[in-house]
This record gives sequence, structure tokens and C-alpha cells, in this order.
Amino acid sequence: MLDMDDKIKIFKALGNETRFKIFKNIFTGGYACSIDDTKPNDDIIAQATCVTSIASEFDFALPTISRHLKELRDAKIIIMKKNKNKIYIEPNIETMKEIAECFGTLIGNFDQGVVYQFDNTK
Amino acid sequence: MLDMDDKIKIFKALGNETRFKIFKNIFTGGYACSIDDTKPNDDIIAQATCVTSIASEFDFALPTISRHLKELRDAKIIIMKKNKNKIYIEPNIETMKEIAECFGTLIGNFDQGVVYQFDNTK
DNA sequence: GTTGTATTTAGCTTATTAGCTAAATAGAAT
DNA sequence: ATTCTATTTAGCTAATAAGCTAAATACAAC
Repeated sequence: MLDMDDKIKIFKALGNETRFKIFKNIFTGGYACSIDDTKPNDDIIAQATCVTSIASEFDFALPTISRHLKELRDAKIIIMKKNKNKIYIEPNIETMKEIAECFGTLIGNFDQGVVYQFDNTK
Repeated sequence: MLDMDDKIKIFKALGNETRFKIFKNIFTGGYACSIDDTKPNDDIIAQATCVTSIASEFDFALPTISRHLKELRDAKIIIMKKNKNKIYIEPNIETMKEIAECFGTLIGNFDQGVVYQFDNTK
């Protein structure tokens, strides 16, 4: 359950051009989703993404992308899983579902002429 | 239709604690929605909100709140309408509908196992 | 144990942002 | 015209953020 501070962190993370593009890159199928937990012994699929492969899509230094990924992780937008000496990255769909629900509720309430509602934490 | 830069601007606007609280304040029924365009000759309703009344809810100087409102307006999150020497503020529901749709599509695609999709502009 | 690959941390610089006060503008009311 | 109310603009300071390079850490492979 995301509280107000979580939501602010999510918006802050997405409110930067570089991070938004990384988010888009991870969420829009540029790669297959990294690790399949149901088959832990399978090889990592070829197009699974890691920090270096994401960084290669951008004109910024690797540590810069690493920091942005950390911020996306701290905002619970992505999940990073270490496997051997690589870190695989996947979308955090639970968070996106919660945010989608917030906006959905906001609009749903409006359409019913009910009091607006977006964040009822705190 | 919001393009990528519009979306980034929206997230940046909501990714600040003060602006998020203003947004919440405006959208969650703290006030009735300001001007009813269908009845242009009616008096402004008593609880309609203006810059000063929003500022009074916060511990920041008025110009600070004014700037934050400008940023929310630039991001198309709120609408500001001048009437006499006051400015009335209301939620920009069109924008919220578009953002809600973006997240809805993202989640819908995921649930179908389809490629993720959030922003297809640019 | 040395080398190579992947990633993060530290420390720095520059740009941006958020707050403030004081002054300016706009319009209403006297 | 002067005054009052509402709001914005200007100009400042301090804090935060985004980029960089260099160094550190983690682990694999040889």
C-alpha cells in the first residue's frame, strides 16, 4: 500500500527526462522481462536487461544511469535482482497497478459527481 | 493529446510535496469546483477557491504558492480562470483522464501478456 | 591470486528548484 | 484619484539534483 510520500517519490522519479525514458525503455518491451522466478534454473534469457545494457541506450556515463536506476528502485518502479555478477531489471507491476488505481478512482469519482479522491493516506 | 514532455512535466509537478498537497487539496473536495460555466451570471459559490484561499491552507508565503499554482497550470493539472480581480482554480479533468488512461493501458497490456505500453509519443 | 566484467560509491561542479521579501500590476471600491 | 484586495514578477539565498571522473566493491573465470 503506497502512502503519500511513496506517491510523491514515484512522481519525482518519473518527472525527469532521463528516468522517464529509462522507465519507458524497461516498461515498453525493449527487453523481455529478466528473470523468470518459476524456472530458477533456466538460463537468463538473452535479451534480459541489466544496468550496462540499459546504459548503452543512453548518452550518459554508466554511473549516472546506475544512480537513476537506484532512484527508480527506491521509488518501487522497478525491481532489481542480482544473479551472479549482473543485476537484472524488471518492471514493478504492483506499484503501477496501485498508481493506475489512484488515477482510476480519481476519474471514477469525478464521473459520478462525487468528491475527488486521489490519496487518502495521512 | 499529451506528448512525452507533457507527461514528464505532469510528473515533475506532482513530484514535490507542496505541489502534491495543493493538487490533493484542489482535487479531493476541499472546495467545490469554482466556476460553473453553464451559469455564467451566477455568483461565484462561497467555497470556490482562489490563490489566497489555497495559500491560507499552507505555511508558505503567498508568492510561493502562486508559483506552485503556475507550475500546476503549466502542467495542465489545474485550470485558472480570472473573474474580476480573483483567480478561480479548478481541476483539469481532461489531463487526469489521459494520465489515467496511460496507466490503465500499461496495466491492461501487462495483464494480457502484451508488450508494455505507456507513452507512444515521439 | 590475478584479470576481467558489472556495478556502486565518493567527491566534485554546475544547473535547477524552492523558499523568502519587496516591488509591481490589475482591478474594485470608496 | 486614492485605497484596498488579489495576484504576479523580480531578485535574492540555500538546498537539491544531475552530470562527470576516479576509485571501490563484488564476483567469475582463468
